[in-house]
Amino acid sequence: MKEGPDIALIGSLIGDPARANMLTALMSGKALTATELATEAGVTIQTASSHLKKLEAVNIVQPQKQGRHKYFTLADEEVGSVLEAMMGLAARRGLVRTRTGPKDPALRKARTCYDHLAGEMGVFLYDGLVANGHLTDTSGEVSITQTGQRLVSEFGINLASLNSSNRPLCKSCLDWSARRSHLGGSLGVALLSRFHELGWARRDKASRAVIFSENGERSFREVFA
Amino acid sequence: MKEGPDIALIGSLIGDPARANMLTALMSGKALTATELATEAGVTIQTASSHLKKLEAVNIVQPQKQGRHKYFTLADEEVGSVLEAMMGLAARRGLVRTRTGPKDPALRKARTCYDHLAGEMGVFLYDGLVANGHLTDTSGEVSITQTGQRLVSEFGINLASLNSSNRPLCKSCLDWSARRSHLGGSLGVALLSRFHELGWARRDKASRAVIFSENGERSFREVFA
DNA sequence: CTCATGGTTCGTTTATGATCGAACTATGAA
DNA sequence: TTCATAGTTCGATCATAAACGAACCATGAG
Repeated sequence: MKEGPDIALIGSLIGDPARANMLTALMSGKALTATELATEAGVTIQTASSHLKKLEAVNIVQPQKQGRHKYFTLADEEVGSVLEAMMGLAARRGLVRTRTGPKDPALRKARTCYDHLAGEMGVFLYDGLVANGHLTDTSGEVSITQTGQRLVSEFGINLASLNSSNRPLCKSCLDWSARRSHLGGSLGVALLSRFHELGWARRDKASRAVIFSENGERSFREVFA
Repeated sequence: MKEGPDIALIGSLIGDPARANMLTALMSGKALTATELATEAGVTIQTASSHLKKLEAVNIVQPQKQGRHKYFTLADEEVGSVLEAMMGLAARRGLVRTRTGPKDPALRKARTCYDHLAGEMGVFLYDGLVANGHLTDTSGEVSITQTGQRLVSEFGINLASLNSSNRPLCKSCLDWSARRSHLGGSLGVALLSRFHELGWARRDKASRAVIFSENGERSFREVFA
């Protein structure tokens, strides 16, 4: 009837609680099997199967058979961005599913939020950058200052290549465990991967937890205090 | 049950066809009355009222009473971004509501896509920039080259201020009338408003059409050919 | 081969929510 | 005041789709 892409279809696909749970679980970036997703969503495996079929049909998730398992991931980066944007919108309006954050202390301390650092350490990083005048946050619009650019470059990140990317450089992302902001955007991603490079942190294989070594955490707190 | 913002709620809100139609109509940036939105969505005014109430409750639309009319706009920039992202996702998957683009020739030629230029002229602009090596588009990741930066600066746009914004600088946005890419992102916005400043184009009050003057179109085609 | 486990398909039940008619309130015009 | 238009509320109807039990196919282990 009207012009335009069928926004309603993807909306309704994401709009079902079971599917939303599955997609949220897949935001970790890990590949999950159909049964894992079923328990994540709290439905039987039959229902999960039908949901996944629908998501697959419009290319929101990407299946991959491996033996008798079928692993699912988000189809591409764009799907992740849309989900991230929707989560931001929901969080900023206080629409959280439950008031309790992650129970696992490790998750509460440091975890990945899609692809950047969240949890207490993520909030620490963000607050430190703002407090020292490396970032400015004026009503949600986050930008990097001169001194911030210097700091980041010295830390071994090539800002120029980030700038040209498709993604915003800086983005405040509301943390739904801490209810505080942390740093997303391409800079957030770059920082996290730099932490991995430096051996400061590694990603837990079984969850979204990010585990800092003792030395890593000390250095982290020194640089960004 | 699970951690995280209630992505399902906004999903289902956007997921209803009637509401999706209304929101799409509001993407023009204009304030529309309840009855206008009802006819846009193809439902009676009662149903529209109940839909708008729901959208209002979670702060997706912003009402404003004026006499006996009630005008609605999108609540903020963030809502627009989410919708834009979802439209991109849908369009890239070929999920268009109808195969026919806008019937109005003016709309087909040039119109606003939220806040940047779309339609044939938008596609012309994008293609020109890419063909002359001012933009590079590698699998959806769009970035501006050295010569592109020079061109844009000479055209009177302050790139530095755009770079620090929350939004990606360059973004390819699929045009659902032409099924071709045009330029979104903060650069796309800046270009369109520069066209207005220069008197090349004006926005039609009654629709999303962008109307170029004769001289404006000639200059436009010279610069970006 | 048999058995166990992972996933799919089918059919039925059930609940949610979109829709609209009818009756209502509110603003403005004559 | 009366009339008209804009919007809301309520209630009843109806359709869609989520959920699951049961039976099915596919892969791997012994």
